[in-house]
Amino acid sequence: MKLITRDTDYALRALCSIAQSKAPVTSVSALVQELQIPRPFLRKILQCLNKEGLLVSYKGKGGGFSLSLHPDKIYLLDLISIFQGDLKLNECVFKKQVCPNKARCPLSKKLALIEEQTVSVLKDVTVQSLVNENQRPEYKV
Amino acid sequence: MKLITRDTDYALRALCSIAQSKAPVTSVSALVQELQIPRPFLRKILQCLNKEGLLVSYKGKGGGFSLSLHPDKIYLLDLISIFQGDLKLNECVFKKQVCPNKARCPLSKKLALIEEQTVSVLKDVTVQSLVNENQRPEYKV
DNA sequence: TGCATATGATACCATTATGGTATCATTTGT
DNA sequence: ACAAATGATACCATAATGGTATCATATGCA
Repeated sequence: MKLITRDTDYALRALCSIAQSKAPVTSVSALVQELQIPRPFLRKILQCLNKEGLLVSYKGKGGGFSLSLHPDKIYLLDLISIFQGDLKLNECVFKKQVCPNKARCPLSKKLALIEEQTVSVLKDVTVQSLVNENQRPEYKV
Repeated sequence: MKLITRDTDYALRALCSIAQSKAPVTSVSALVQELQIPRPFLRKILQCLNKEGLLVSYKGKGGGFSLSLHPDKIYLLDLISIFQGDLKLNECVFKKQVCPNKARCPLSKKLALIEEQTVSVLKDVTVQSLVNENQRPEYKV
């Protein structure tokens, strides 16, 4: 049961790497070298982040990507939402139909609680918060 | 992202149904009727629960299943463990290898916390606790 | 101008997990 | 003996995951 899938994780790593880079743009090649992620897969992920407005891309020689938001504003929960869809733990297996087993329903309350707690723990995980651990000065406000 | 998959859910429903039944044994047919679960799939699930020691089975005419534990001792977490494997939310995508990105690791602490909270919420969900909602007297101690 | 170097778009693909089916063997009550 | 039940096991369809491959397009620079 994965809370965070591989593409979300790769996206997060890439964003952190770009955030930490001194260069104005970071190429896929640089990221592949640093993160050891399969190149075409990473490209797909970055293109997606670009479409979603988290990255700005520069084509052509010397091109690459840069963050379009401050790392403080790039939330893991948004990445999860982009790559995995909304975090929903409490969907009954009888979606459209009426659930035939009322006895089970108290479970949905528990699941809602778990979902709530999970979001609450994840909500302040940002690129910034992960990059901070390495004490890089660039983004100190 | 499903915390509880269909087989776990079906198993739980079936166990609750058996727990609530007045008869000494409950047949697959009876369960199928009540729960509207595809018969062969339910059979597979029940056979599994039998192997795992949660159900006792009786072959032949008039046969079926009965609980081998008090509903108080049948935990949802055990069902999850049986059908979905151990609840593990915090596995790094770089399993065998050394994780190349130390910056991400603070995440694993958060995931561990989420896992802990999740287990803590689920740990007292038993068949009994779900059946209780219907105020059936059979299992009042 | 032309070419190498970058991303954009898109289609395809392999593996695994999920959610089942199908079939035959075995046991047991009548 | 036979019907009614489970046991065991193999198979299968669909979707999600984790990618590849390819061609189009933009751009810096000699």
